[in-house]
Amino acid sequence: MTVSDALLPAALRHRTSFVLARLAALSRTHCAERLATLGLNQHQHAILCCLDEFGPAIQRDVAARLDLDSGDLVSFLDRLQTAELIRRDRDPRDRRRQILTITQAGQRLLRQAEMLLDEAEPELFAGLPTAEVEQLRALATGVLMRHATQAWRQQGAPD
Amino acid sequence: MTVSDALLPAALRHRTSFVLARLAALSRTHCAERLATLGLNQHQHAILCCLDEFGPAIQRDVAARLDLDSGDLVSFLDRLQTAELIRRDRDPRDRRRQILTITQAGQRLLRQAEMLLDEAEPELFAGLPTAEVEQLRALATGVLMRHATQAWRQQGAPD
DNA sequence: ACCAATCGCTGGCATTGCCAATGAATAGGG
DNA sequence: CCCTATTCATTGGCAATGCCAGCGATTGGT
Repeated sequence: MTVSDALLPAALRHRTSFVLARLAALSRTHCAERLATLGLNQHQHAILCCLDEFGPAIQRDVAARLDLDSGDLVSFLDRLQTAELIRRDRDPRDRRRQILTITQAGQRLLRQAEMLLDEAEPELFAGLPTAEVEQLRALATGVLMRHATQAWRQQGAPD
Repeated sequence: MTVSDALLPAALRHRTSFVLARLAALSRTHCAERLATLGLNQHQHAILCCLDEFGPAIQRDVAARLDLDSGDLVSFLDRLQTAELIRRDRDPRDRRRQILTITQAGQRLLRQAEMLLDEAEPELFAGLPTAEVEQLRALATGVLMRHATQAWRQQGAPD
């Protein structure tokens, strides 16, 4: 029986949902404050990742990919655009749509962000063997996948 | 390359902090809505767990255990007290302190909550083998432990 | 008796997630 | 071609959450 065992009730320590919530909160604040030094929040980082990896896309698709509320997306994009990290161009073939493109400045900042996170995660999981961190990630990803495919079947692919 | 692989950028799929945040959000909403049917939020559930497992305690200690803001704790307790799930009695030996005690109604509701969560988690991790869920929990708990002991060394044990 | 610290409590602020409504633009049916 | 329905981006509001500053009552130390 260690010190930490005594801190949390066993009823909570043995509840996966609770433990995950706690860990995520820890991870969230830890990583969010790093990104904040670049003027980004987690969603903005994710948005930049999307545009960098998949190329230009319209807001609807980015929102679908990241499971973001389309309204919230707008305000995130506003800040990204003001900082000239992305461009927003109307699609000439469908003038309702805004085509999002990451700028070179955006790509540079994204690389900085990735470096920051690459440093932050080892701190977060300090002491835990790399193999176990990877295992944790793999298991979590597995659960996410199932839900993602479920949602995908229900409302069709965004692309 | 599965369908889900294509959804999220690899840069995010391979970032443990991101995956954990997504999974926790999923878990959060899933479990929170179950608890809501009993009029509880996650913190109130955790509070009841504490009082049930460790017996009566003062607010300071519950807040320390669950890492809750003492101000937020007050409002959670207010609702628990109104619902007569807990009692708040002034400590006669230190009249600043409020001694929290779970009532029998509180214990009954807690048991209901535990049953709801016992049902909810398998749905959340549907398809993932029990052993892997347990592994996920164990790994997450491990990370939490390290941080808990760190915090514990920094500011002393709450008890 | 005085000063500092503790405890619970109140209120405020920023962030976040979620939902409803709107205007511009397009697509589809007759 | 016109009318209607739908799509897309945008705005605004609401509730929950986390976090922090300050305050009154009470206690402990000197």
